[in-house]
Order: sequence, then C-alpha cells, then structure tokens
Amino acid sequence: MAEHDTPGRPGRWRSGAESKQRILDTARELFGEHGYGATTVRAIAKAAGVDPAMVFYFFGTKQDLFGAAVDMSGAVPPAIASIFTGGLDTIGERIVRTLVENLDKSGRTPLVMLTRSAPTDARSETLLREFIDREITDRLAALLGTPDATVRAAMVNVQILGLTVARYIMRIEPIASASVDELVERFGPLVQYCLTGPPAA
Amino acid sequence: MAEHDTPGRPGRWRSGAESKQRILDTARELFGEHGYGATTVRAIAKAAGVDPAMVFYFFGTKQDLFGAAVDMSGAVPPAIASIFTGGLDTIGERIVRTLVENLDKSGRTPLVMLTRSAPTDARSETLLREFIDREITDRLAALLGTPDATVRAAMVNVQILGLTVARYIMRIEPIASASVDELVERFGPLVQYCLTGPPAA
DNA sequence: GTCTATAATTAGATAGAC
DNA sequence: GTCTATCTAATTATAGAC
Repeated sequence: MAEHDTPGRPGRWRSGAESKQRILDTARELFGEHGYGATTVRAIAKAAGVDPAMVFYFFGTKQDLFGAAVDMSGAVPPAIASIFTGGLDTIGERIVRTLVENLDKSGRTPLVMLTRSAPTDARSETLLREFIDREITDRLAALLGTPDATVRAAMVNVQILGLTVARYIMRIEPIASASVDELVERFGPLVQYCLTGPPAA
Repeated sequence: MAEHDTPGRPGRWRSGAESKQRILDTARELFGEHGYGATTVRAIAKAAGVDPAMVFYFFGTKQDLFGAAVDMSGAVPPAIASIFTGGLDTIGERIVRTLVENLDKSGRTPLVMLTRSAPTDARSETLLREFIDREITDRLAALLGTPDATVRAAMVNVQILGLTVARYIMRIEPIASASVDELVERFGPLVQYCLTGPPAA
C-alpha cells in the first residue's frame, strides 16, 4: 500500500504535507476495508504512524476525513469516460470491464468505500446515491434516450451494486476469484440486456 | 408479524416470555434498520420498553441476540420452497416475485438484516454467505445440473444482492418505489437469462 | 423477573507543551 | 508540526438488591 516516501527533493520539504498525505492514504485503505463506522481515527493514525491528534489537526473531524478520502474528483471521471467512447451495442462489456478493472486495482476506490459504509451510515448512503446518479445513471439515461431509459439505467445500477458487493465485499465464489475476462463474458451481455434488451415494454 | 399486545389488564402476571419476545421483535427491527454495529443494546432495550440489563439476562451477549434475531429457521424455507415448485422456464419470475414480496412485508427479514450488517461485521458476512449458499445457490445449482451451474447460480446471487441493496438499503429510484409486478417484469427475464440463457459458453 | 449501580473499555475530540 | 495528557460521552457487560 501507500509507498509514498518523500521525494528526495533537495532541501527536503518540511514534513507537514507528507504526513497529511499518509493519513489520507491510510484512511482510504481502512475506510475501504471496514467502512466508516467500523474504522476508528485511532486505527488510522496508528497505521499511518502518526498521533491521533494530528488527524484532527489536519482534517478537523472524522466525518471530514471521510469526505476527503471519498473525494477523488478528477481521478474517477477519466476511467468512466472510456465507457462512453464506443458503440452502444458493446457498452455492456465496457461497463463491466471498466468497473472490475478499476476496482481490482485497489479497494480504496470511492465506490467500494461508499458501498461498504452506506448500509450503516446515512451520510455515506447519500453520497453513494449521488455518486452513482451523477457518474453513471444520468449519463446512461441520456445516452439511451428511450422512454424507459431511467428504469434501464437503474437496472444497470443493480448490476453494479450486486457485482461490487459479491466480488469485493462479500467475496462470493466463484464471482470473487473469477478473472476479469470471465466476468466480462458473463455480465457483459447481462448489462447489455438491461440497456438494449427486448421490448421497451 | 408479532404485534406485541401489552394487555391493559392491571395485575396481569408479568410474563418473562413476553418481555423476551418483545426484545426479540425490537432487535429484529433495529438490526434490520441500522445493521449490527450501529445498533446498540441500549437502543433495543429502550425501544422495547425494558431495561438494558434484561437484554443480557435473556440473551447473554449482543452477538447471541443478533444470532437469535437472524435465526428464522422454519419461517423462511416455506417461502423459498415455492420457488422450486414449477417449471424451470419461469423460475426467474418466481425468484424475483418471492424475494420482493417477502422483503416488502418487513425489513426485519434475515436477508436484509444480514445484508446491512455484512459489510462491517465479519460474522454477519459469514452468516450471509452461508445463508445464501444453503438456501439458494446450492438448490439452484442442483436444479440446473449443467456444467456451468455454479456460475449461473452465482449470477443469480448477484441479482438478489443488487436488488436487495438497491431497493431496501440504498433505496435507489425508481427501483425502490416500483411495484412488485414491475420488478418481476423487469428482473424476471434477467434472472431467467442468468439461469437458462444463451450458450453454456 | 426486573431494575439500579457500576465496572471496564473505547470512542471522538481538545488544550497546550515543545 | 507533532505529541502527551486529558476530557467527555457512549458502549458492552456484570453483580447484586428487591
């Protein structure tokens, strides 16, 4: 994890920003692994090798720290953008591939953090809903343009949530240890079906 | 389910069993609403109108209370049994209908309780995985009999988890306020596709 | 059976020395 | 900027009176 050793910059920067970054990285890791409620500020501080008081010094409250950890404005959009570049007839595969590939890289992603925290933390629930709506649902619905676009986009949300919970949180087999290609092969058509499937009813 | 009465009869023998039942009902309600970690014994006691100490008197520990709340052996199987009575070609609809109808009745069902608690509580995670495997995956896989039966059954699990999280925990629209029939119409074919869909790869 | 009192632990947060 | 020390509040859990 967080191999953020300071740059050997000449003159070496007075450590402040470095500690802050380490705290943030560690927070992402622990929040992603145990959720908001089950992660203590003390645990974060210990894992980051700093004093608990410093966490509050930099971030004010636990809630603010979580907000900072979840906010990856700029880091996520590019990945999601790739979903929308390409034909509508293969978008199912691209959604699944992008989702799984990004989440596999680390559990520190906002989606996992929020999905783990949402069930017991009202604020996380709101954040997650907004995140999904803004980054996925709205764009998908706009892309489709059909009358039932909203319902279809929501069905994709169900796939994303189900897949995230099954693979990264509950680790249900054989979903958890399947390869990216296997998942794309299985869930790609399923997501495609949600969007461009049969009768618009 | 269980409408605790509180008989207005003055002088009624204070039945221990009644208090115990009230505690259990209240525990199911709160665990289902906030998950294991975010539900305190005190809150349960207060909502049940008894003393916190009594909760421990009856159930020993918080964990044991949760175990008792989650254990509905005998109450769930019958509902699930109805899924497996009927043709394989319409099982998708039956799965969705049975799931949604039962969960709509109350949030105190084991599935919702466990799904809400699993992300932050390791024991709940195990319980949920075992519950799903035993009650659904194993039976579905056995019913199919195909070589990829396990994967297909797991795909159904993803649907169930996704649907449960979206409708009952995160309350994503328009999934949350959709009618049972709408959901059956939308997700029935999807689940059916998981099980008896295209090429067995 | 029910409740009071309390032990033991742990959480988030703050003040102030250095 | 960093840490020691501490405050306050909440939690699970137990002992024992009635």
